[in-house]
Amino acid sequence: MDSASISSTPADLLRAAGIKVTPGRVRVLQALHGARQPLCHGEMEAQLGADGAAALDRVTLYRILDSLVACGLALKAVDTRGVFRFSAAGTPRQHANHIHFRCTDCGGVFCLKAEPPPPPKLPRGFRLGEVEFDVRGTCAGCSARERE
Amino acid sequence: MDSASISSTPADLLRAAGIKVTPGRVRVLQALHGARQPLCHGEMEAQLGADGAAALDRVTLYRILDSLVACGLALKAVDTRGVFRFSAAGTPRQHANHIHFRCTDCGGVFCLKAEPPPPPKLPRGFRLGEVEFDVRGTCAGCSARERE
DNA sequence: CCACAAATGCAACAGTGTTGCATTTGTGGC
DNA sequence: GCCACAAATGCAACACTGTTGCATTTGTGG
Ligand SMILES: [Mn+2]
Ligand SMILES: [Mn+2]
Ligand SMILES: [Zn+2]
Ligand SMILES: [Zn+2]
Repeated sequence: MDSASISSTPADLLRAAGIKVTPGRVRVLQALHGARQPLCHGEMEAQLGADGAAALDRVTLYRILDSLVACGLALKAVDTRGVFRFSAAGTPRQHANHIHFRCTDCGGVFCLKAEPPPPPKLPRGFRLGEVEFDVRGTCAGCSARERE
Repeated sequence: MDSASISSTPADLLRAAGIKVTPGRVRVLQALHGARQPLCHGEMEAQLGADGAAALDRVTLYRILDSLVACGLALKAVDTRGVFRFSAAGTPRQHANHIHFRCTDCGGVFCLKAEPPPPPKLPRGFRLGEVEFDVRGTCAGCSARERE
């Protein structure tokens, strides 16, 4: 059986990748696998702070993320605001086939029952990376509260 | 004849866009039109510093770039390092009804011959704000350079 | 030429990411 | 289990990119 199959624990993945298994790395990798969208450093810090365990140093978190990228367990990309976002590598994207609505009030992300629009035809020589259909507005809850 | 034709001077473009014609804006717009690639703030500062005229304040440059983007005379995108890069746009409004491709290598923005997809249907109570269709990848030039 | 909104310059600040270095910890070999 | 040592961590300081507040200057319509 593949040493990095879908049933591997974070610790297994780290061992298979040849880097030390530390509590911080395990927590970060868990968070990445549980995330439904790529997370930036700040979001990850908040999420790790909320899980009860001791907080991770800011710099250590940066270094952990870099180490995960270096060994291929995570992917790093820049968002439209210029902030780096990280996602677990090798995970099937369960949110790949529908689009999302982001509430600009509460920050919530909602899955919509609509497929992403097909990528457009590109000029010769261009290579397609990601296509992102970003729908923003206010969710039902926040809209209701606003009307009060 | 269109008031913002290809032979318009930077000053003409600024006037047509409805914002004040200032020496700084003229210089920045000239630099953008003369550039062969999208420029970041730092590169633009260096270039403006080298042209003999008085240096432009750092913050003023940021504000000039933002004002050019706001009135449609420039386009803004993020490069792979998370830095904003600016390029000259054609005439204002010209970019409303087609979508854009952003090169994640050089930060270039390219117009595609495709309409933006329609906004999706939202669940009850949700209110639509903006919809953004973001197509990213590597442009022909950067793809070619990468293969070397 | 004037009035006034808009733009500028400067100082201080904020967000995001990095570097240096002393200390702690995970791991392979015994 | 224990040790040695490289790797990882925590902390302070720093760097880069971009923003905000506010007093002063300037472009523009009348
Ligand atoms: Mn989803
Ligand atoms: Mn366009
Ligand atoms: Zn909401
Ligand atoms: Zn490119």
